[in-house]
Amino acid sequence: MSIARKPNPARRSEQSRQAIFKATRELISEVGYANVSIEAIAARAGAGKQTIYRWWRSKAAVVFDSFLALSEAGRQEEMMLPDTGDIEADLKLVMRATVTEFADPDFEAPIRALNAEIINDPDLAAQYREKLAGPVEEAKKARLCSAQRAGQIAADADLDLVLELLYAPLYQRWLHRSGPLTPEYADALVDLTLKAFRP
Amino acid sequence: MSIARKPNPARRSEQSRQAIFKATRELISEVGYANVSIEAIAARAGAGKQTIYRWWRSKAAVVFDSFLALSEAGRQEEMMLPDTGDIEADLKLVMRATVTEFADPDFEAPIRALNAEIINDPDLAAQYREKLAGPVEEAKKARLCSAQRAGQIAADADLDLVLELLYAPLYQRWLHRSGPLTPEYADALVDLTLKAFRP
Amino acid sequence: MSIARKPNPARRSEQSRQAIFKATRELISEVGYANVSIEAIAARAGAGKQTIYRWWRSKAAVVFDSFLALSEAGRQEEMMLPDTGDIEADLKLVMRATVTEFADPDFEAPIRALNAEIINDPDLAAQYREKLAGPVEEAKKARLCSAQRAGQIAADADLDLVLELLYAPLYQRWLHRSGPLTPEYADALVDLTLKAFRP
Amino acid sequence: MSIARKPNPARRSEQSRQAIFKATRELISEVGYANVSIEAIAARAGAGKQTIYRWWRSKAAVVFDSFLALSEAGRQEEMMLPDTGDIEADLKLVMRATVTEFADPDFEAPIRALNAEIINDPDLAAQYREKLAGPVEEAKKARLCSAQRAGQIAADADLDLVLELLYAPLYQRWLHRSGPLTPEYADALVDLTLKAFRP
DNA sequence: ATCTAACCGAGACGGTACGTCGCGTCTTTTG
DNA sequence: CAAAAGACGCGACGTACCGTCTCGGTTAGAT
Repeated sequence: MSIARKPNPARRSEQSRQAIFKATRELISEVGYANVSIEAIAARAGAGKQTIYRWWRSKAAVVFDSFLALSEAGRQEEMMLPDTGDIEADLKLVMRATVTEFADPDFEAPIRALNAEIINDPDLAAQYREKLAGPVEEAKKARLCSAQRAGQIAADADLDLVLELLYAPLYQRWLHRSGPLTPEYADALVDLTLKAFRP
Repeated sequence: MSIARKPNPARRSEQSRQAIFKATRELISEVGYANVSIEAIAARAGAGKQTIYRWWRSKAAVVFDSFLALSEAGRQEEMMLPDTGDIEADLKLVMRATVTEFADPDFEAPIRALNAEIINDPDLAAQYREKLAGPVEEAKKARLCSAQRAGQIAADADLDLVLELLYAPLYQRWLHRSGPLTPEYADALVDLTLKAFRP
Repeated sequence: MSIARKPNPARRSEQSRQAIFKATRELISEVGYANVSIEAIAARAGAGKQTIYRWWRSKAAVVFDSFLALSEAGRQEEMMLPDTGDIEADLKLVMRATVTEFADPDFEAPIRALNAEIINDPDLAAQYREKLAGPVEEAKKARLCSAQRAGQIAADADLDLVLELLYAPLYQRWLHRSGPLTPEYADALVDLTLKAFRP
Repeated sequence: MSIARKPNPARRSEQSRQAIFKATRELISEVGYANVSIEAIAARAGAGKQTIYRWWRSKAAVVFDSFLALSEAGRQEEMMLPDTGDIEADLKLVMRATVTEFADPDFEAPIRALNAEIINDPDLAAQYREKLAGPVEEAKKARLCSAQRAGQIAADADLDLVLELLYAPLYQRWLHRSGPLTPEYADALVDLTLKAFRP
């Protein structure tokens, strides 16, 4: 019998939205995801708490959108990976870049927090795959497809599986801190994966 | 100025400890990790909150030890994996078992929660690797070593890397819910990994 | 660095306020002042603890206001003492009434508690004098002033001092339980005081 | 059916007792009566908590005994008040001394605390009258008795009442902070009381 | 041009849990 | 066996946030 009050997005204040995103990002980098409260976000953004509760389900959702807004702002037309014709070299380049990125302490905290939330929140996981991981994976698969056509990867290879073999060990090692992330490690993963999917 | 009061473990009440473990496990399966409070654990265990704070750093630590106590209680002498001489068959058996295990909703919640905490808590991660993951990994590496001696795996293969290639994709797919966990998927990972590490 | 958050009295919930007063009075008479906790008051009143901490400095302050609310509710237009023209008779009447009042066990506990708090809390003492004792003392002084004009008390007598001589021995004897409080004792105090201040 | 375990006072450690007294007095002057805990006393005295609970009923009892020990230590053979033959002068001297004493901030806190406890604790009140107030009152009454014999005070005067008239206003004014304590005030009380009890 | 419905900031509210303090009891170890 | 040491169950503390709920004040779109 509940009268589902549904706010009208047309009337939404873009100014508040941006202020909330900004406050959220600042607070996360200042005190860490776990110590960020909705109260603090609202106070910092000069927004009422209700304005947050009206538009987001949870703190995780606010945080997610805050980062999404950032990444969308900086998004180039299309995500494109290098294609020199040499899949091994191209992949190693990309994987080494990922390794470097993961070493940046500024990215560390929010990405870890995001991953932790995703594990327990299916909705958030779906959004993550659709909005953040999806586009990047598409670009990677495009490059792999090109390699497939060039006969460098088995024609019947499942490209999702290729990506998992390449990246899952890397992510796991980073998330669990179970070993060092070196360029050599990246190279080894590329070599092994290509060997596994050799035609 | 703080005087670091350090409790004397010799005087610790084993009865309270066990009651806390039991209460923790029950509460987690009843209301889920996120909804378990230290207050509730203490109440259910008939213990004072201070008794928990005296011996554990955080809720995550209590939960971890609760499961650790369980696993140690049920631990067989030595962890041993089947060794029929056929590494492919043996690995597929084990991986399919893992897939089945992950489908059990009773294990799902606590394992997800544990993984989420591990991501953000280096201490907990270290303990996890040492106390829980470690013994299992040793057993798996023992089996892989046997296969290595039998010439089924390259002699120079890094066995940690073999395990990562085998399991990381599986774990990631499960944690991110990014795809179905089927026996065929398990088989495919074994096949690919063995191919990648073929002598 | 603390940001002194100051609540806005205009938005205060009168309903909560009254419920807290009621709960406080009930609890005091049920378990005694010392055994009343703010936690219990909040629970009984169906209020959050913060609602109490937001508006009162201490348990003593809540209790004080609770009684103040009572006394204000029951306050007759103006406090008036009998004036038959015979100051001695009038004072004896009033003092004997006080003696009787002090014998009532229902009033005993809270009044003792209030006096104990007042001793250690200057703010509370000031409030007590202003809100509770003040009006009563004014009425008494008015009657004494009338006696002064009638030449029954020295014209230069300090009326505050008269009241102290009359009441302080009575209060002290009651608070310290250092002797019986009888009508004769009341009469004696009146006689002595009048003699001391005879013109 | 409780087996009332009664400790044997003969075996009591005098060293602990003194250490507890010393710690109690120090803590009271450092943090104030209300903020002194039995835990803190035990810790400071290097005593076990049980040692305190074995020998005292309450914090108030420990504090009381601590001060009692002090006053007994410094007690001169017999308490004697000056007797110049002029009761008015002698009383004014003593009352002015009391006024001065009450102005000393070092004595203020503990005496206020003691009075607050006495109001709510009949046992403590009895002990106070017997051990602390008693001897002093006896001395004062001895002086008044001498004045009575000299015809300066009515022969049928109740000396307890004389003392109440003299001191109760002073104590009340101090405890309630309801007015200034000046030498003139002391003198006025003496004058009024002597007038009230003039033969 | 003026309603009027909605969002907005602000923040009080009933709650839950936090992590700490101290109580009074109990147990273990030391002299 | 008293005493020191201190762990224990317990209750309350005062604080931080939760998510809900008014309040006025502003700001649109519909009248």
